[in-house]
Amino acid sequence: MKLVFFGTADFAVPALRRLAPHVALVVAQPDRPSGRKMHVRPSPVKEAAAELGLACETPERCREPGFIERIAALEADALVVAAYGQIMPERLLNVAKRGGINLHGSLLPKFRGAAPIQRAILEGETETGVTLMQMDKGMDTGDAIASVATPIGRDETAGELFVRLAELAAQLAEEWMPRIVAGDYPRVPQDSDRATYAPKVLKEEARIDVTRRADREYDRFRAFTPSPGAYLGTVLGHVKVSEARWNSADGTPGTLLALDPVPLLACATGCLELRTVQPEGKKRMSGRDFANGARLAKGMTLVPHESVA
RNA sequence: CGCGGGGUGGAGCAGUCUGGUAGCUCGUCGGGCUCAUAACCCGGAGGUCGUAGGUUCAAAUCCUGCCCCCGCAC
Repeated sequence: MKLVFFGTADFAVPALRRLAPHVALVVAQPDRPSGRKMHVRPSPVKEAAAELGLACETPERCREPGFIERIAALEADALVVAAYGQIMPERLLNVAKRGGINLHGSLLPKFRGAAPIQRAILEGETETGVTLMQMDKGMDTGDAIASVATPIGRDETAGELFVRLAELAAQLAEEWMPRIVAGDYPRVPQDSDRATYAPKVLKEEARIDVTRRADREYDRFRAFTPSPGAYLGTVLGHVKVSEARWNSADGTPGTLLALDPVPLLACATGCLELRTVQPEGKKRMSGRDFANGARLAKGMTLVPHESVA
């Protein structure tokens, strides 16, 4: 079995590790300057490839003919793709005997697109999963080969779910790739009528809206934790919420119902326990420390919602 | 040189502009009150104010270099 592995983000790493013995080449997105000093940091997949002693290419555009020719020359059995981040043209998929096999973080046809895991939590889903599929030219529209479902925990965050799904995806890939390469596998067309889309999340979506139900905003908190981080537009500037819980206590939206032992921020119905928080420019701290240092008072409006900036 | 905030007892902060007694909330230790408590009262311990120099009678505070942490943007 000879595979070419396309991936960039953390989600792909467990699968890469499991398939490593069969991987002839790893392809990842180019390292881009990022972070405070705009330093170049290797992507998780590139780093893992180095650790595993695998060759790694990082083409600026995977659709370039020269690159496609090089992949074709490898005469691979299949291209395994997970969280790669670039659209792969049919011409590229076709250079491997079994084409492109994608690991997607949802139960297709639901949540096609870039952010299936975050969207599933944001929508309040109680179950999701991973789908192994035959890639075609569409966006996550190819035939399903296998999938595995898993419940979403009531307090589970996207970060936690990411880790679990990445592991499930790795297991699925390890189990199925030999059969796929052998040509012995089912292909079930997706029911496009039931398809939903999970576009990349926008920063603004991570802002908690105290005028909505607390249970819905708790979903938002979970969907954007730890990355990019759900935040509150408070009277003291943006405050990222790192750890929270839903609580049934009611009050005027945006006000603090209590401070001890943990600040309770009222929403439209119910409230959020602000367990760990990170004000702009500060380190993460317990909600209690935040209350102490910022001199919060019970009953005050922490998150104004009429004149939000 | 992308923009910006910050390093002050164990934690989170104020004090810096307008140099001159180390402050607040919490924790901790001891004592008290209470059927009881994350409550309340009393008392105590604990700080080379990131670091190296400079200015000054005097520096957390003014000047200069360096180290470290963080938010935004990417």
